[in-house]
Amino acid sequence: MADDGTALGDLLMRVARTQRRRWREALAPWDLSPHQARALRVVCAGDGVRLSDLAEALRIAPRSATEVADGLQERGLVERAADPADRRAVVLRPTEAGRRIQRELADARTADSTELFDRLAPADRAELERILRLLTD
Amino acid sequence: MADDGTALGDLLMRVARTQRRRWREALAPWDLSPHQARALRVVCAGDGVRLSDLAEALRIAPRSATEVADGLQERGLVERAADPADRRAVVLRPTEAGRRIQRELADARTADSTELFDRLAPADRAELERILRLLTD
DNA sequence: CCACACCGTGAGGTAACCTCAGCAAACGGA
DNA sequence: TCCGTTTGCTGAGGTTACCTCACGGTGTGG
Repeated sequence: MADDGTALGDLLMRVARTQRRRWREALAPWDLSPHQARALRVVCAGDGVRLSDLAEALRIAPRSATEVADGLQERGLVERAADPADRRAVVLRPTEAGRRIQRELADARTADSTELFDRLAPADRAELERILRLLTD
Repeated sequence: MADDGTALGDLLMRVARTQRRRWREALAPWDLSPHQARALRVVCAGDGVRLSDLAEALRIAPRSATEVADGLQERGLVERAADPADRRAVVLRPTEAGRRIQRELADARTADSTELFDRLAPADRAELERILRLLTD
């Protein structure tokens, strides 16, 4: 009954934590961390993603993007290539395996989200979306 | 428009991330990590919290609770004492400073949550709470 | 054409976890 | 009562995912 908003904040964080945990568990079969999955998604979304762009997308230091790329490359999911437009830069492109895994990941993510939010009535889902949208400016 | 739930999940995570970032920034004046703040809250809530209880509350390994306790103790916020009921065990109690900081933290948290959720109409807050509660079983 | 900014990466550091081993204390039969 | 097992904490040491700093190769504006 606390109307100070703290309870609401707790509730929100709790649901978010549940979702994050579920997603990490769903990711286990591919042996990827959430961060790596996100990175792969970024690489697959763009066409030749620079390491600095990846760093910005993941909100980490450029140096750290190198390591994320190393991890993905070791698993054979992405490839480094010289940027034709700037010989200093390196661009990342998904390999065939990378694209396939990314598709599987996207499907898993959809399934996971659907499973979680299916317990809500359609009207409640719409309502939740509307209200959450008010909170993101 | 995607009704597969992914958009809703993204939205939720985004709001949660915003809230987490705000909270971490709000915490900066005390030079405490969110985890330490949470630990202090646990210690202040109970009366003589065992390290193993703290570990469970924070969902970390017992060994890691030792380190969290070390950090709080170094800052003079909690004290270790022998558990009178079990001489193997160590209980944590807040110091006077710890209690004071905890009160300040609680106030800051309330203020922070209030500021975030105040942009919602009371009816929307109630609606959000109702829907989120449906998602926590 | 040159000082300067920028790109990725090696080197090295930190924070927050973890497991494993060990010690002291509690407990539970036989 | 006594001893084997369990429990509670912690030292030692490892992992992961970040970070800053320095550097060599490359673009760019005055």
